[in-house]
Amino acid sequence: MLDIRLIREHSEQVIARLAARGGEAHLRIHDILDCDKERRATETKLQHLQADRKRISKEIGMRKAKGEDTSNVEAEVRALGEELTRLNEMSAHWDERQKDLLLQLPNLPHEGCPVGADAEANPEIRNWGTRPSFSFTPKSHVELGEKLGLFDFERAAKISGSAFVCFKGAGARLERALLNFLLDLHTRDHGYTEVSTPFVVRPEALVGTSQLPKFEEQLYRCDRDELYLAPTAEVPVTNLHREEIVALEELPIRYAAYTPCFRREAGSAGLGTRGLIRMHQFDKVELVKITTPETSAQELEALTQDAERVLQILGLHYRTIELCTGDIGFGSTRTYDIEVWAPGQDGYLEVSSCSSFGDFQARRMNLRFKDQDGKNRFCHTLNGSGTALPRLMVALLETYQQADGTVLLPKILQPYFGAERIG
RNA sequence: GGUGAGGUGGCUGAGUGGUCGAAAGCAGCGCUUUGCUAAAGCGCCGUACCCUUUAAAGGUACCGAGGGUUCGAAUCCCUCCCUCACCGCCA
Repeated sequence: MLDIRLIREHSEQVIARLAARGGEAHLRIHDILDCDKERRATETKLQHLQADRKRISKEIGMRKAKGEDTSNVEAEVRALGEELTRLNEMSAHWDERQKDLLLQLPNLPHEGCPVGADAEANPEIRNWGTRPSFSFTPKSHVELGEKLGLFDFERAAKISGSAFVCFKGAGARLERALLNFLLDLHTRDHGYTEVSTPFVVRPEALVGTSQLPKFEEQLYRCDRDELYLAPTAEVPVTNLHREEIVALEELPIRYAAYTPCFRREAGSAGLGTRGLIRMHQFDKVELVKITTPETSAQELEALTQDAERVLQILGLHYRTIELCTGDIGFGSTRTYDIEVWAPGQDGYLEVSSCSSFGDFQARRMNLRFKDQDGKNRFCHTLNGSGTALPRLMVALLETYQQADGTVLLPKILQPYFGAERIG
């Protein structure tokens, strides 16, 4: 959520920054300013009237204590009541409208965020490793997985519909090996604290991290209990500290969490992504940071490095791109995507998206810290995948496949998996 | 799911219709005094919004949330949420 004062006092800059995103968000600033004007005018009127009532009521109290008759003054206050009720309703109405408008408004891209219309304009920041070469035509993970009996889409569809998978045998074991490897890496080597959170969340949590109110149709909802399935660990983990005033010494907070992620992927059904690449449920290890505004930029760089390290250790070729203003996510000020090379796809797959949200989410969840001067200020929040599991598995299977159809695992995974190869 | 207790400022905790934004203590900040590493005294010390703005000063709201009663609600009534305890059920 943007600061209404920022919008009020620097509306031209806000409009320009939002316009860089494309879309129509910047057109709503004038509505918001009108609303803000009405809201404040109403509030001022209301407050003057309340001051009158308060003053007279106190007077009644004092005069009653002396035993005086106050019936005529009481009538005077009673007369204020109707107008007071009306103004109260008006004030609440404008308040709510302003909040609705602000919640629908995306974050301002960071000044350093490259300007561009769409994904075509995303610059490559760096790349690591080289594309592996094969003496044969590399197979897709789907074919490899079928031959090796790693997963079963048909039976998963029988119980849950399309775009669900059932890992089995070595596939299930590989999934578990990867999870353990990722959590160990981030907690032991990168200094994150492991958390294991609930997977279902209340609507307030989703408002906090800005999945709601705008992206309701992407979420699975449990109507009976007003709960949603978390689309990413970002939601439960970042909201862990909602409504808190964190001590300065506790920052930065760094969390790593494994969760399954549930996404309806509305509007992208039948997009022709076979296999593990786009599913309604997938596992992910997420990295979340809560920082001061002063350190968030460097923490984003570090977070991205931490995610990249996964691919380096596994020996997988990847590139890191920065999302331009036209491609960046709703709540983000700055985002790096890490894309791993998948030989069987003959393309790169996004396995991590590392973002800084500035104080956008912190404002929504009222997450603050006390600074050196004892002032309460909003924290900055960041998160990135470290990494998504199924796509990592795709790259791994396709990169390390052998001519005989088996898959030779990288050294680091062998003890986790319990064998050096699959098949 | 049932019964009971409870939710007050950074923390502890008083306050059951009027001058209560709220006692007291702790923590924090400032000053003074004494001075072997600490104590004593005094003062300050919530948040949001509105108005104004260089600043200051003012105003309103906030005692879990939302309604209601009343001239007036932390205090009375209703609904909901959460916490704790015990019982029930259960992996």
